[in-house]
Parts: sequence; structure tokens; C-alpha cells
Amino acid sequence: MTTSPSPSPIDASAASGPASQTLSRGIRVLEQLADARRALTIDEIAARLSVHRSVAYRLIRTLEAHGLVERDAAGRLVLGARLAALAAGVARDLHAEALPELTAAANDLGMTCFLVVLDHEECVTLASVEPRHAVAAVAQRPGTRHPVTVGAPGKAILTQVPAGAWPPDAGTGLAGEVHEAAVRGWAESQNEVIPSLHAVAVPLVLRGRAPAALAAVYLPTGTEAASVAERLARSATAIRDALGG
Amino acid sequence: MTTSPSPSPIDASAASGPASQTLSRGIRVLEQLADARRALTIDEIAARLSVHRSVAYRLIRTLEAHGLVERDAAGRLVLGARLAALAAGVARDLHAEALPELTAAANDLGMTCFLVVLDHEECVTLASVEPRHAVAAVAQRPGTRHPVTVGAPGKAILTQVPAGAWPPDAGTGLAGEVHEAAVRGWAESQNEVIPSLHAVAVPLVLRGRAPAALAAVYLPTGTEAASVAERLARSATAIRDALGG
DNA sequence: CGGAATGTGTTCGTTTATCGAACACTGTGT
DNA sequence: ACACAGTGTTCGATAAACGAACACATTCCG
Repeated sequence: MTTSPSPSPIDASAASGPASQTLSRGIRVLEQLADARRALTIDEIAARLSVHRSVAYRLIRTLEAHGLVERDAAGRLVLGARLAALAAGVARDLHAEALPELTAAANDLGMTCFLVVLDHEECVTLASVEPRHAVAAVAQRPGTRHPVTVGAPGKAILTQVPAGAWPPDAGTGLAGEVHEAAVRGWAESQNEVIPSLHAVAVPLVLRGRAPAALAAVYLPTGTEAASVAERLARSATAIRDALGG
Repeated sequence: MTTSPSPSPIDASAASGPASQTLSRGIRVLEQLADARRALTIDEIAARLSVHRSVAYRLIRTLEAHGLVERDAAGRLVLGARLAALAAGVARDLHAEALPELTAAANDLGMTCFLVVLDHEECVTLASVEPRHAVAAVAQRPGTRHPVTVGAPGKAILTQVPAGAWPPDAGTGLAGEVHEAAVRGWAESQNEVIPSLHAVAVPLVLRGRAPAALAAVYLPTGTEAASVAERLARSATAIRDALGG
């Protein structure tokens, strides 16, 4: 068995050699469909990829055969439901352990709670749970991405990343905030990723896994951030124990 | 603008022409990683695809570059977090409208509620919400798949599919159950997809979209299935109105 | 009505990207 | 120290992908 040199958690997709052209183009089709947030025609996709129309056509035919792409009523292309099934395999065990904890925390706190993991230089929300009486529309649905350098979850995650491995766009004030978060065990942010909302996040450190965090968002009332953090930390500990990490 | 002939909702990935080999193999890598439910080595993947090791290596390098595949601490391969971000684009608007409704229904009913859509010949769970005090561990996490011919959500979906387009494996008794569900407006099942649980589902008919359903699961207590169905139907109507379908 | 415009799907010769064997390297276990 | 299991790289042959051109359907105009 080989143990890879285990590079820093942030390594910006530095796959060395050349990528497979056809596969890469196929993935870019999916990326374009996800970005567009609307149904696209084959010609639009071909233009976005800068490839010939017949190339796009063949790629789409293949993606369709695997269920990753479907047609809407007008024959335009959208992402297929099978893609959701594939994505269920991402960090399956973490997801399974975190969901009940998020549900409990969300209802205890009356806040939307979510699980975030580090992906290269971005935070990706893997799961989120709204409380019984949702105070604010959830802006952190699963799959949401934003830079690690922004928001409470990002800071909680950066406490697990050596400063040398931080993304280049890390602001000057960030190091101080992250240090503070590391010392007291939780991070907070105001209006950073979601305008007019506060967020609190605690690091979720798992052995042999990408850095993660649990977070909660709430309207800027008189709520004590520290008590929110404490509740989140309890769930984080439970998850960590369950995963033996 | 072209309007496609709009084939039956179930058409078993009948992409006519030949598929792109490289892209198809790349997707199969993802499928294998999702199926395996554990980290795989390159050799294992090569064996599962029946391709040369160096082919698998190139595919994986490309998938890694796009963030769809990552390495665990031991250097083995797992699905990447970016895949979850991609999947967030699947039926984004439906998902957004359904989540608050599912949350409300789950807490009103005290049951796990979920949204299911038809994908070829299977049901795919797109979203699920556990109530405040989860009575049963959720076995219907997002991404779960099972045949349309099984379970309450499947029957609710089949009420939207002409009988001629049903999958060949549809049992004899099924037509009667689906007819009954169509008449009274909801379907139920016992121990079908989840042992020792009851399920109730209502159809969610959306214009120009794949057939869908809202469902709830509960322990077989004295609960009135009809009242559960009524609550689900209220959410279904709300979602349908919001999407103008 | 008719023609231009937009879009999908198919065919086919060319060539380029992919294939697959062989090799180098590294960490692990015996 | 050795074999082993695994990763990553190179390179010539070839098959798979490319891309131009065509056939067809539908919608939008004058």
C-alpha cells in the first residue's frame, strides 16, 4: 500500500499531466448547465465550449445515455436527476452522521444549520437543515459554494489549514480573525456571504478527511454568539465521535 | 425553435447513436465510486471498467482536475465535493420551492417527508427533511434510488405515466393499486422500500417536467393515512402554484 | 403562402487524441 | 534485503473522435 505524500488540503486541482480532452469537454458541459441556471440548446453549449456543434452533440448524447443530462419539454438540455444520485456518494458517511445532528441543532437553536467542507479553495455546503419555523429563507442549500476566505465557515475551516497553504487572495485582516477563531474555538461573520445575516461556525476536524465546519445563521438579534457556538460544538463532537476521527 | 416529439416520460436512456467512449468511461468511474461506497484504488477501478490501468489513470487525472474525484488520506479515490455542487443544479427551482414546504410538512406531521422525481425507470429522492424529533432514522436521503414499481412514491408517479409506458417489470397487482391511487389522489405502501414502515405519497404534477411526488414515512401506528395525504397535498399544491405549473 | 432562420440528428473521410505496453519510482510488509 | 502493491510517465500504433456537409422539422417573419 502506498501512502501519498498527502499534500496540503488546498492544492487547486494541480493535476499534473494533460487531461483527457473528450472527458474534460463532457464535464464542462455539465458545468455549463449548472452555471447557466436555465435550459440550454446544443448550439449554446457548443458555443460555450468553443467546440464544433457535432462534438457537443456527441457529448450530450453520451451524457444523456448515462442520465446526467435530460431534456425539458421544449427539447432543451438540463442536468439529469441521476446526477443527484451520483452526488449522494460524496462523503456518504459524514453526511449520514451529520444530518440528524444538524436537524437537532437547527431546532434547538431555531436557526438554519449546515455542514461545510473544503474543496480546493472553496467551501461547499454538503447539507443544510432549516428549523421548524424558518426565520430566514435558506441561502445555504446543499451544493452552494463560496471562497474559503469569506464567511464564518471559511474561517473555521482555515483554522485547520496551515497559513502557508492559504489561497493567495486571503486578505490581511483574515489571519487575525482566523487566529482568534482558533483560540476560542469558533468563528463568526456578519453580512459576508449572506447580507444582513450573522453566522457562527465551529471547526469539524476529522482524521484523514478534508477540513469541515458546522455553521448556523441568524438575524442579528441579541443572540449570544458564544452559546450558538457551544451548541454547534456539541454536534461537532458527536459527529467526530461517530466517525472515529 | 424546435419542439421535440416529447417521448413518454419513461424511455430507458434510449440514446440512439454510439456513445463517446472516453466520456462514457469517465462517467463509469464516477458510477463505480458511488456504487462501491468506499475508497477505491486505481487498479480496482481499472478492473471494474475492464480497461487498462493507464486508461483509468488518465480518466482519474482528468476527473481530479475538475474536482469530481478526490484522494483520501491513503491516496485512494473518492467522489469529490465538487460533484455535490454540480448536483445542486438539478431541478434547482423545484428544489428551492419544495424545501420549505417539506420542512413545514415534516414538522406538522412529525414524519420524514421527501420529494421524489422520476428518472427513466427509477425514483430518485431529490430532497428529504426529518422532523424535529426524528421517529425513525431517515432511509430516504437525497440521491436514494429505487424502481418506480415499488413503494408509495412510485405509485403516485405512475399515476402520471400512461400504462403503456410503464416498465416491463410492473407486477400484475400494480395497475390496480395505481388506479386506486389516481382516483383517491394518494398512494400508500407498507414495508416496500423500507421494512416495517408505512409510506404515503401524493402526485406532484408539473407542466413540462418529469412526474414527481411528495411522500411521508411513519411507523405503522394508528395514524390516518388520509390525513397525512391531505397535508402532503396542501404542500404539493403550494409548490405547483409557485412554479406556475 | 413561402422563404429565411433556428435547431436537431446523421453520415463519412481525415487526423488527432486515445490507447496500452513497458518502464521508473516509492513506500510497505515479510 | 527482497518481493509486493501501488502510483506516475513515456511513446509508437491505431482506433476513436473530430468536424464539415447534408437532410429534416418547426417557428417566425413578410
